[in-house]
Amino acid sequence: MNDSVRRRGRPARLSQDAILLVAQEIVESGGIDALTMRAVAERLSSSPMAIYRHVRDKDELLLLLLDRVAATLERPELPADPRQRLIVLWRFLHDELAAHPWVVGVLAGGDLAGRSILWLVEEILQAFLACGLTAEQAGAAYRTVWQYTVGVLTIRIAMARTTSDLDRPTFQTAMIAAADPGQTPAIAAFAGEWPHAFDNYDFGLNALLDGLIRRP
Amino acid sequence: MNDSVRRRGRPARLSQDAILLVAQEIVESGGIDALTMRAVAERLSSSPMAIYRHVRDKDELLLLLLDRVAATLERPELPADPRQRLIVLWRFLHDELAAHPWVVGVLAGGDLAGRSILWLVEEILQAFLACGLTAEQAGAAYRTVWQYTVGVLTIRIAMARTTSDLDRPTFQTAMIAAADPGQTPAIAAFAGEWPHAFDNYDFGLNALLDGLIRRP
DNA sequence: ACCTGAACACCGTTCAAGT
DNA sequence: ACCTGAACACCGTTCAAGT
Repeated sequence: MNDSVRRRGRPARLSQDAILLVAQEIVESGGIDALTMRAVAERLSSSPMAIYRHVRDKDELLLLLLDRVAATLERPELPADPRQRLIVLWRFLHDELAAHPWVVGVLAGGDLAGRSILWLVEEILQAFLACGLTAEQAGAAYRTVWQYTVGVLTIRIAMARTTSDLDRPTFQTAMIAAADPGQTPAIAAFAGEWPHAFDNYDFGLNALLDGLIRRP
Repeated sequence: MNDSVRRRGRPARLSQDAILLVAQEIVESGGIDALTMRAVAERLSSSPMAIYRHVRDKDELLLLLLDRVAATLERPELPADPRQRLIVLWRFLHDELAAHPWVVGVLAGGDLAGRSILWLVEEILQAFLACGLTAEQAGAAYRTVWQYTVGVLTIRIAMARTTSDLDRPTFQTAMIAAADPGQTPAIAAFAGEWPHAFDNYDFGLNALLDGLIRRP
């Protein structure tokens, strides 16, 4: 603001904010593989090493990026019924992660956290409590649905990658389609519908909630 | 066996089998990151490019490796009760994958497949059918538990990686420990026991089965 | 204080040449 | 037919030097 606090030395041309901005652009348009330190530097017309003055390493860049995305999330409208609230909250989380697939890999390394997302965790725990679970049960329930959610997204993302990269007909799908009805009748039975109906987050979510919240 | 079928040209010094053998050694001892084409070549005292005569690319090497592990699995003893059978089967799959963490990443790209593991899929589907599900329901149930299993393992593997690499106290765990009881009381409530009780495959598995198999 | 240039120690993979 | 050597097009990151 005023130049009494101006620092000594060469003035900064780059800033952490500018770095994160282009990093986000790169990752949203080109995916996580496109995000390299060199690519970030190039978009800023600087040398790769200039980045390291503003960010410790690539891992830190990813965590900062994560919090940036989390901060832009608008909180969804929540219904009064706690079971319905859980559906809305988890579906919200699922959809946001599906929209930013690169986040999943970064996030898997720890539990869902970052201070700009704690409200979501709190809401989920509160909803579980409102369903009649104890604090301990609510924690276990949260972790379980989180694990399921990561699984759904990890598989979907990995499949999108392998099927788009090359055009092999998924190899696995082909194998199941060729299943021998004599050896593996149950597999052969629905080999036809196997490839479809993969986007079934709701199905598993409901089953999981049924099991976690033992309704009377 | 006899030299009437001997081929023309320079005799092969390498073989796909030898390549897969050292590749497996490398991956089991050093993890998936240690498995590079160059490392395989070095152990065989050959040039990196010699590998490509026996394997199309690294992806194919991984898939071949996968089938090799699958082929060595011994089938577990199965109880008569279908619900118990499901527990044993999924626990078996979970434990085998946990013992070979590198497999999880390769496997996430498609559904569980590879002809040497189809028996497991078949057994699981049969057990779901024996629990009273329709063929369609059994397929959906299989996918759901598979997604959950991938999630559990993905998170555990990623956490093991980040916590061993550096020694940051998980960053996320630290944040949860510092949760403000005023803002996020539910989180603060069990912040203490958060780090423990993470190896809870059975808990989620049972909840999921409860939800999937609507018992009378 | 901030940025650059050259370099290190890696990758997977292609291509032309040797045996 | 099989293998080698050199090279290409990449990575993240360190280190010493410039402004």
